[in-house]
Order: sequence, then C-alpha cells, then structure tokens
Amino acid sequence: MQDNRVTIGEVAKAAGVSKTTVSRYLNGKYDFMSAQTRERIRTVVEELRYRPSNVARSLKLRNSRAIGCVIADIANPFSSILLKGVGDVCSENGYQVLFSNTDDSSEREASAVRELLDSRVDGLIVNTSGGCGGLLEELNGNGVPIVLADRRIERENVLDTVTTDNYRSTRACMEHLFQKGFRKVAFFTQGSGEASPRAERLGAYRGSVRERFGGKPVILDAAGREECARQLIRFSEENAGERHAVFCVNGLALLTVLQAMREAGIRISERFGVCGFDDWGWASLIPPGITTIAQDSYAVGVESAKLLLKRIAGEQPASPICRVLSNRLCIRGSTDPELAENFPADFKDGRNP
Amino acid sequence: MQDNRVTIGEVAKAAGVSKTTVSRYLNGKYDFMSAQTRERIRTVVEELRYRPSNVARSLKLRNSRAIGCVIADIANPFSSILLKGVGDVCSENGYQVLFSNTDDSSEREASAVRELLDSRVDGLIVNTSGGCGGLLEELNGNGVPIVLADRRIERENVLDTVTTDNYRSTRACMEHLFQKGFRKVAFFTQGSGEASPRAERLGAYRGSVRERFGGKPVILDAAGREECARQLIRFSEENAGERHAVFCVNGLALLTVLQAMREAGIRISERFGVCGFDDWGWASLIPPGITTIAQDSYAVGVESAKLLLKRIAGEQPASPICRVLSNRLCIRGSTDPELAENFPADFKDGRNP
DNA sequence: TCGGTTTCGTAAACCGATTGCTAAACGCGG
DNA sequence: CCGCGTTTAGCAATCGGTTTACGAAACCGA
Repeated sequence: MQDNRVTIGEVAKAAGVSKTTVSRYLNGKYDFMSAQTRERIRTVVEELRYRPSNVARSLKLRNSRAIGCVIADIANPFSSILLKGVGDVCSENGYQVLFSNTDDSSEREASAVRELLDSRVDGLIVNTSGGCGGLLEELNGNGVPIVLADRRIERENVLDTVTTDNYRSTRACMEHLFQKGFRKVAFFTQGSGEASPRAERLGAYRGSVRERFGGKPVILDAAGREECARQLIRFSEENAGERHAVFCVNGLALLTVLQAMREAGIRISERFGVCGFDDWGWASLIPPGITTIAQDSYAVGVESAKLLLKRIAGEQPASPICRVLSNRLCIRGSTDPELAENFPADFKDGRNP
Repeated sequence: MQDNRVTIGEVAKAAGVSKTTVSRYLNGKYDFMSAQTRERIRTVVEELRYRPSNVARSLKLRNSRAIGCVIADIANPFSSILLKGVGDVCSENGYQVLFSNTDDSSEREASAVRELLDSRVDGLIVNTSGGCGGLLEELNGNGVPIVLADRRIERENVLDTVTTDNYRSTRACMEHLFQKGFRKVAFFTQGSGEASPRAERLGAYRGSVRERFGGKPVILDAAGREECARQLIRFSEENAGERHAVFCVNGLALLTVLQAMREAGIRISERFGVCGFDDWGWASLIPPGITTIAQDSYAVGVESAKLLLKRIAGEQPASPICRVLSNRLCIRGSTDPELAENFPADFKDGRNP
C-alpha cells in the first residue's frame, strides 16, 4: 500500500550523510552543523517530501504527542462542543486527539481507556460513566495523567477535574422558581446513570425542596415521550391546586419534556412552569421562552485540555486540581409570566388563537 | 513516567520462553504450541497485566488500526452525529479514530491530513473544505484510502464519497413551497464557503426558481442576526404583494433566521414561510412548526466508515464509490397553513393573544 | 538402531526513528 | 609539521514488537 513512504535512511543516503545528521537537522539540533550540510538535507527532504513517522518516533521517545478523549455521548451537543474545545487546545499545542465514544457504558469506557493506553497516549480526558471501577485512579497513580471532564467520580480529590457548578446553579434556579410562586417542583431525568452532574443537580433539587419548598421530592424518569407525558400529567393533576413546575436535568431531557407536552397537549402556563439545564439556541424560540441554565461546555473542554497538557509537561503540583466553571441562569417566560412571550405565527384567517 | 510498562521480553522471561512464543500466543498462532506452554504464558500475561504496545506493533506491521477523521465543524450537530457513526463502526471493528476539527479552513484541513498521515493512519474520512487543493486525490492515488463524508470535491468520481441527496430534496421542498402558493423564495446561507452541499442546494434552488417560480434568485447571506434581520425585512418588503418564503441552507442557518425574526418581530405567516435543512428536535416545537429536510447524518458516518474499512481491507473495486443517502421532507406549519399550530403557552390573564 | 517426520521453540533481523559515544577533519599557534 | 582543541558527523544500540529461518527433541515405522 503506502509502503512508498520515504524513510530517514533514504533521505540520509540521498543527501550523502548519516541518519544521525538528518535526525538532528529535523529536530533543530543545528548547533554544530555546517550550512552546506544543512542546505543539502533541506533540499532532499523537500524533494522527497519526507515526513518522519510518528510511530517510530513514539516508540523511541516513549511518548506519542497524542491524548485520548473518551466521551460518554458525542450526540449530546454539550459533549461535541466540549470536544471542540479539547481539539482546539491540542491542535494549538501539536497534540493529536484519539477520540472514543462510550454510549455511557462503563464497560465500553474501560475498554476504550485500555485501548487508548495500548496506543501509548500521553494523557487522557475522560467524560466518565463511573471511573471504570478504580481503573482511572490506578492509571493516574501509575503516571498516566488523567483529567475528568464535566463528570467527577465518587472518591473525592483523587483526579484532576473540570466541571461546572451544577449544585449552585440548580439551587439558584430552584430559588427563582420559589420566588416566582411555584410551590411544587418535579425533577425530570432520563436514566443518565450515576453521572456526577445528575447527582449534584438532584442533590441541589432535594436540598431546595427540603429547605425551601417543603414536601417530598418528585423524581420523574422516562426514556420516551409517551411515558414522560403520562408522568407529567399525573404530576400536574396531583398538584392542580398550586403552581408547579418541572426541572429538567439536561438539554436532551428538556427537549423530551417539551415534545411530550406538545404531543399530550399540556401547556406551559402560569400554573405549570418548565425549565432545566442547557441553553441551546432554540430555548428562546419555543414559547413562551424556556428558562434554562447555560453551561459553557467549550470552556470545559479547553480547561480540561490545558490542564492535561500541563500535567503531561509536568508543570503541575502533585495534588489534584479541581476547576469549577460558572453556569448562568437564563430566565424566560416558561417560569416567569412577566417575561412570557408566545410569539405565535401570525395567521390572518384566525385559525389560531 | 509510565515507563513501568511491561514488555513482551519481560513476559517471555517470566514465562521461561522466547519473545517469539509469546508473540505467537498473543496473535492466536497456536499451531504448534503445547497446552502447557500456552497456559504458562496465559498466567504470566495475566499476572503482569501485560498489554502489547500498538506503537511497536504498528511500526513493524506498517499499519496502525487507526483512521483519521477530519471534520469541518464539530460544533454542528450534523457533524457530531456523523462522528458518532464513524466511531461506532470503527470501534466494532477494532479501529481507533484520530479526530481533527478544521473550522472549515482549508489550511487547517491540509495540515490535519498531513499530521494524521505522519501518524500512519490506515485511512481517512474527510468532511472536506475543498479537497486540500488536490492533496487528497494525490494521497488516495498513493494508496491511502480516503472517503469524503457529506461533502464532495469538484473533480467528479475520483474519491469515494458518501453524501445525501441535497439536490433532489431541495427541489422537493421548493416544489412543496410552490404547491402551497408561495411565489417568491429567498435562499439563506451563512458563508459556509464552497462546500458541496451548499452548492448543490443552491443549484437546486436556482433550478426551481428558473423553471417553476420565474423571476430572479434571491440569495441572502449574513453571519449575525442583526444583518440577517435587515435582509429578511428588505426581502419581505420587496415582496409584500405575494406570498414569499425563505429557505435555509442548514440547521444552524435556520436557527439564525428564526432568532433574527423573533428579535426583529417578523412573524411566520401565510404570507411569509420559513423552511430549511436539518430536522433537529426543536423544529416541531417552534410555532407554527418548522418545515425541514431531515438528514440521517449518523448513517452518513456509518456508511463512510464501512466503506473506508472495506477499502483498507482491499475489498473494493478500484473505481470510486459514491453512496447517496435519501433525505426526508418534514412538512409543518411554517410552510403549510393547514398544519399550522401555534401551541402558545396558556396564560390565563390573557396577556398573550 | 536409524533416518525421516512432527512438534515445539529460539535466535536474530527488522520496522524507522533518536542519541551516547567516538572519531575524522580542520584550524592554528609554536 | 606537530599537537591539541574545536567543529562536524557517523556508528551502533535502542525502543517493543513480528517474523523468517532454523535447530532440537520427540516420535515413528522398518
């Protein structure tokens, strides 16, 4: 196949020098090299279009200038933008990114991590689904730098992490709901396993319910829209007497709730509010404007990669670093009637309200 | 650092056999190996937790069991789902994915491709921004299998491609607009360069305008919402006398148009329709329901990867293969008043219409 | 007992780079 | 023209695997 790749030996022969000299030239170790030799090598490299093999170089140097990036669900826009951040930083620094998607499966994550290590990546960014049962900590202890992106693991302060302030922002949103007169709030999730953001958001929700709202937490969990609609209807009926709202654990869950409500004919109103995580472009376009918590996932990716590269360069202290990025609450009509906008289409035949 | 990695030599020594035997064991070449030896090696490999180095193996075998995947804009959900498709197929087949994002820059694309080749990837999936000025064809000619995903290059039938039927589905959408009584349609784009999907969609639009609508094509092009709104207003004013609509080149452009319209107070109506590419979850949630063309980008990724792996395995004919996947027109209220739904929020104080 | 197969394993070369050590060539004062 | 320091460049080992070529032991029938 592409065995016609030029090797350093051929360059050396063509230039009439040794591999050593070519190698030194390529790596900028000119110190003691005559301008003549230098020029000759330059020409040959150019003519033969020689490009050194990263594989051979990695073997000898015992580093690959590549990192592994293990993502739980790349179909989630949060993650794809995070990956973009990782990619941008790596590319600026001459690192390549080996990407792996796990579909939120611990087993796939563990095998992805092992395969990445087989390829001798210099470090790992993991959007973990549970820490691979200790595998990550063990690896980190063995000298493979690891940064957890967006999701932390149970054992505190063992690995570097970059997350968002899930707890605080969820509390802030719950407080907002309370201020606006909502007295019963349900938490909607979609079996996103035991990932830490879900746990933290749920924890914040429970805390708010306990300390502010009183009553019992209501956790709704549905994969599909029909089941979601059923749960929403029951929740709504049980709380018909007071203003109630549903808080969605993430952007995909929020979309599910909105779709389920549409299909079931449930309307957002003064009596029934909707809000949740992830402020994607459409949030302000769906009537009456959806209240969301915006996360800067690009920054999560950027910070994770920067931290990892520093670790690889050995610039960081031994103790784990935990960066927490701030989220922003975007209040709109779905939880604040004052801001409610229906921006309906304008059909002159009056078919629509 | 992680120099404590076990090598095949250590395994061999511990098992009291030679590297050859261990290598054969690992690669399933048992042909003539006593059960005893086999068992001894198995035990040692287990105890030492030995994992072979892909780097060394790649060097010797001259293949890496990794492919490169170069994406123009991973922040675009179309692309991230495409990447998921690629990743799933590769992972099933024991291939790793080296990912690179180019921000739609030809220069970044060319350097990404070169770096990927330096890492000796076995093949390349490229969501190209122009074909790197011939670099891709040249590489393909030199034995590096390449599949173009979603975007083709000018020179026809040189490289394998997997695309969607941009032309046909755009024509179908335009025809739908005509049937519904729209008599003037503008094409909205956001400087997405010379990528082929844009060109094909634009070509289909022009064809429809010429053959069906009469009059001149109107191309709107704006990066930001303000500029977009200005252009929409002018377009609308100039065509106040007849029913007119705007067709958006892709999902991100569609979102921009919808946001611009909201901010400028322009409403979708019987007189002003909106539609465009990419049926993402929110299309049915924004009143009056947005007409879209749905693309199965996951399938584009899957097919691209399958084709590439077949090429790598040498199973395909020499002539380029061009797979074209079908799109689906999703007709909703934004172009069909019969289907229009405003699903406004339901505020009992009557503040909203 | 002996040559001929089978079976089971090994030594060593090789993939394409980097680098410590060594040495040739050069310049220059004496 | 010698001796010695300074430049300049090459030899050969090495990274961790795979594979070719070959050797030794075991076995087998005559």
